[in-house]
Amino acid sequence: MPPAPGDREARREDVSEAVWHVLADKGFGGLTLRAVATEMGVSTGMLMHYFPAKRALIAHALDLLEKRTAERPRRARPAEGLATVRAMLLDILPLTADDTARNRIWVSSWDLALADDGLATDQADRYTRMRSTLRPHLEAARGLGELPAAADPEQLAATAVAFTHGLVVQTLFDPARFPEDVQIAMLDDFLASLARR
Amino acid sequence: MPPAPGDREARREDVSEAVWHVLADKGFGGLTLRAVATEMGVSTGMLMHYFPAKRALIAHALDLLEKRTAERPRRARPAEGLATVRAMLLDILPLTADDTARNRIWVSSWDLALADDGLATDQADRYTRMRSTLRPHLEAARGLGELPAAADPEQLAATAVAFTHGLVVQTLFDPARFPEDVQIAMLDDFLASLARR
DNA sequence: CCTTACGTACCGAACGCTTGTTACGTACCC
DNA sequence: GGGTACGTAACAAGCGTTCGGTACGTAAGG
Repeated sequence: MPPAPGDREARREDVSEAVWHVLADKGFGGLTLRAVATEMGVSTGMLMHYFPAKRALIAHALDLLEKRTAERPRRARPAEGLATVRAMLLDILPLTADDTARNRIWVSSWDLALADDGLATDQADRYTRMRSTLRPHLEAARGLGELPAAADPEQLAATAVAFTHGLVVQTLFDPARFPEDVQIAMLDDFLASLARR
Repeated sequence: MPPAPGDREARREDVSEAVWHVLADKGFGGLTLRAVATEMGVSTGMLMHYFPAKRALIAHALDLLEKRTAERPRRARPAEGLATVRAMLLDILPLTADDTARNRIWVSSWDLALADDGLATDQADRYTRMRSTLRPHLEAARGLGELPAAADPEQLAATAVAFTHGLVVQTLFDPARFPEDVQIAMLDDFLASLARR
């Protein structure tokens, strides 16, 4: 059943899936070719057939992480302004098992990223993009009078991202302390505190 | 310059220092016995003389991290209430090179911690302690009328820690975007948003 | 239609290297 | 001389990577 050309990309997807599982429970520190091979019941040689080196596999894993983050299901964007900001931040929080795995892998990647200049600037760019995506909606909120006129949207975006990711990290380490309703309550109170002035 | 007994603890301190340097620029993923030995110009055998195994060295590194965090220079605590909260959070932010190194190592340790149940609960406890340390001062602030009477100090502590650590991470990846004054301005605005209701 | 040739997919084993660890030797001081 | 403090060198295990071989499917040629 082997050489069915065209399955090549599908096979790479299978490898991606195995890499995802390994990352989700061992982190990048535990990502090894043999671990991935064992996970999918194949040989390490097969992995090299689809990825020329581990470097390529790591790069692919990071692409996959970004892709899955971009393509994750998101809730509908309600009315413009703070309501949309709320929806965007809710889409980041680890409320489901998938969200938790994804966030866990992101946090795990920071060890790698901080040690590698290229990966570090990638991560920095990612944050810049995240803030840029948030900013227009904060501007809209300001226009709607939901935020004080003096508010600085760029800085508020950075603050919102900071709050959200800080909550992500605390939740990953202590899920029992931060169940869904607590996370949502914290986010709502945070947004309310930005609003009322 | 050999067996001067009593130097034993001092020697372990020297090793600690080398471990610190390696961690600060390679992270836990790059922490290796040979890297530490090379860093201090000795043999790996010497390391094993003071630490029976790498496990012990990692444990010591984590202790060191906690100790240096606990014993870091802190600014004076001003008047009770929000001013003290501000001082405590400023003591966390990566404003100096030392603060940056310490935070970098903390973030790096999360990859390890998320993959190891024991380390994960340690980290969870650390967060619990951090919130507990902050809470009384938030209560005091509420008593002083600096916070709304309806404020929940425990939740506010979690929110403050989240904001601060989220800012830490963004700053580590993009120091140029978050120089000292920007970090401080963000913290002050964040605290102001908690206050005014 | 059968045969030959060839490229793809994969396994199993080995390679060389780095890792943590151990054993042994030596220099030193009390 | 005996215990302490190392350096040196080797160890086994695990790593990423390479290589030869096999099985299979497709395409070409008579």
